[in-house]
Amino acid sequence: MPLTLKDIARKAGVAESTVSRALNDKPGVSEEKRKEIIQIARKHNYQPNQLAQGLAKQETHMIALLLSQLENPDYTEIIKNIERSANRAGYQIILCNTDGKPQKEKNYFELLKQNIVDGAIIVGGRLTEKNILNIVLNEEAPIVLLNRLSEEITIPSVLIDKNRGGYLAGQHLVDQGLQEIAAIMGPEDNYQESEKINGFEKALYDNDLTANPRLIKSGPLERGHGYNSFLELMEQGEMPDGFFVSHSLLAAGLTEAIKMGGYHIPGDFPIVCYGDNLISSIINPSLTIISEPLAEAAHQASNKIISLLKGETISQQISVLKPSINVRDSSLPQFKNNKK
Amino acid sequence: MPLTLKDIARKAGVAESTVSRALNDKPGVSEEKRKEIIQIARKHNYQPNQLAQGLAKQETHMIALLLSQLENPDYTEIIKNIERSANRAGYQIILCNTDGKPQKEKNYFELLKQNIVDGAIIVGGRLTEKNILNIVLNEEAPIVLLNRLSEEITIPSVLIDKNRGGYLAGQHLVDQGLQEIAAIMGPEDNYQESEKINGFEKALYDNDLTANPRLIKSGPLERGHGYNSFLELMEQGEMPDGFFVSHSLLAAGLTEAIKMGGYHIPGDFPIVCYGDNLISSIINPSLTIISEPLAEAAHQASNKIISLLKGETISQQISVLKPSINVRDSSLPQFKNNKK
DNA sequence: TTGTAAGCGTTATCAC
DNA sequence: GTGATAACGCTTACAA
Repeated sequence: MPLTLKDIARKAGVAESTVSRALNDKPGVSEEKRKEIIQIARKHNYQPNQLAQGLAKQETHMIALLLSQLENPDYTEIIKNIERSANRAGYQIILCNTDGKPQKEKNYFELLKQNIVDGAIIVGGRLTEKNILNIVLNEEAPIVLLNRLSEEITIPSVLIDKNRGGYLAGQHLVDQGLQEIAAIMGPEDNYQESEKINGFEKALYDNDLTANPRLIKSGPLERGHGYNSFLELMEQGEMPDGFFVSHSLLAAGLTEAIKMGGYHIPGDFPIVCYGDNLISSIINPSLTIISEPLAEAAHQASNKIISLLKGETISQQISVLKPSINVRDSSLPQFKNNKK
Repeated sequence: MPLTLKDIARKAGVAESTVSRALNDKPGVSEEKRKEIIQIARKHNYQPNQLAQGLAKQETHMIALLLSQLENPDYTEIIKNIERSANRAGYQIILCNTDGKPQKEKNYFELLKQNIVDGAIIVGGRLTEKNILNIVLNEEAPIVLLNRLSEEITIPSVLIDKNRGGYLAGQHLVDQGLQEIAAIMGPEDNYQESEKINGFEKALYDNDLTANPRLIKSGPLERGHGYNSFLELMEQGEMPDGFFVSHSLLAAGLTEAIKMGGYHIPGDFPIVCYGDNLISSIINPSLTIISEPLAEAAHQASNKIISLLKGETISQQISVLKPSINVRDSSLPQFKNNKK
């Protein structure tokens, strides 16, 4: 049995409330007694029971981190950084992987009602199901959205400007002198995907080019889609002079097809990929990527929720972060095989 | 404000204790009243306050998941599956990423003392620091180890037989008729790595072959080490006829070097890699891998801890799981370029 | 400055 | 079968 506040109080010969005050840096204790009490507590390695604390103060210092999947390397990066800054602020993270299942998501939302967490960060996924969010919003715990759109209500959010990312990619490819750029995209009905392609097309327009719709290949987020798209383009007889790819998995398939066809990257086809660091650095040649400030997004999200929990008003309800371009071999005009 | 047990009791016109009994399926309530109470509770969407429950019952239904890093795709797989089976059993997971920092690890161990979690699963990392583990063991919460060795004491653990994995790889390569197999390994002083290489060598011995120590390249777990090892072997003038690689990152570098050298995989060099699914399926050709039953390991670990929490005695203190081989293009003798 | 006592929302032990 | 009531370990008025 770990010892309790009462034990410390007895050992120190004071009342529990005094110990509580001393240990919580609250006024109303003589410096002398405070030091003594802290001494004793430390000596006996006293740890306050968070449950009791939570019950009394009505806060648990726990944050639910809801996400729809774990596999995505991007998510890993986000999780890591949320944990870090939450931890630094004295908060614990409860991992709530909804596995894309509405039922699980719903169950996890109950945590908010059960007062077991002070708030929640919701990462990605589809549009917020209004029932759920409305319920939560009207009731209790604060929520922050990361990379997830809320239609109905204004919820504090951190977003990444996918449109801007598409634009950067387009501009970079145009800068290489390309004119007929193909785009290998994820699912057509995905909002984020359409943002990317919009930005991409905007870049072309701004350079007096037009995007050829037949060079845009939407499809599932699988390697095979990247591979097949290249074949399709060949069959169409409309060879592009470069590629914008919306995900590194697609790029894996695409580069494979290109190489299989005897072509060279970036010699024949420069590529810019919207993607994560891990996969895109394994692909050969290493991909020029549109890189998202995931760590920053994660930190901002935690900061937002923590501010809310502290009752502070947050300056920006919605922050939009800008991706950047990380130029590597797949789009270097002067590419040489001199990698180490 | 969410309503409490007291509210329900008032609405039902009974005592709090009766409501508690009714809602917890405890004896001592007439069927009639129970139904009525459950009705009311459901109608008002009553959620018991887990904090109060935890305080009263001295259990929180929370499990700490301690790991030293998050980046590893293997870990993601483990986390996902631990969350799943814990969730199914009604437990929440607190994510404790120690970031490899002893201080953070220590802090997280305090959770156990603060009664905020019922138990912990510790995944991977170095040898258990005895101070910490001893403290915890002697005191309170149950702990289960996953892929982590405990030297001092017998702690319930789930391990994966790396030695066996090495053996499988060796045997498979020998079956392809190879005789001079090189091994590209991670850090030499790593226990898991030496297990792998031991198994690998054992397979050679069992087939009347001997491992050539000059064909074993230990080094950091980086792509560059894979790349350089191939160059070194060429310089040494000792060309192997195949490769055993201990990590997919190393394989990424190795395959790049091989292809750069104008050789063919598996035509010139069959490869078997000890590794995760993600990276090894992106590498071209897709790698034959020694695949670990991570999901199974995760489930066993959660089951172990949950059994312990329920006070059950667990049948096997230590379970050792066996990896399997997943043959793909990189070691197929009849490899053809007919991938879709 | 310090101590007393009333919560926080449950569960569990008693009587009735 | 049911209802008071005392825990659980802490915080926080309110007294002293």
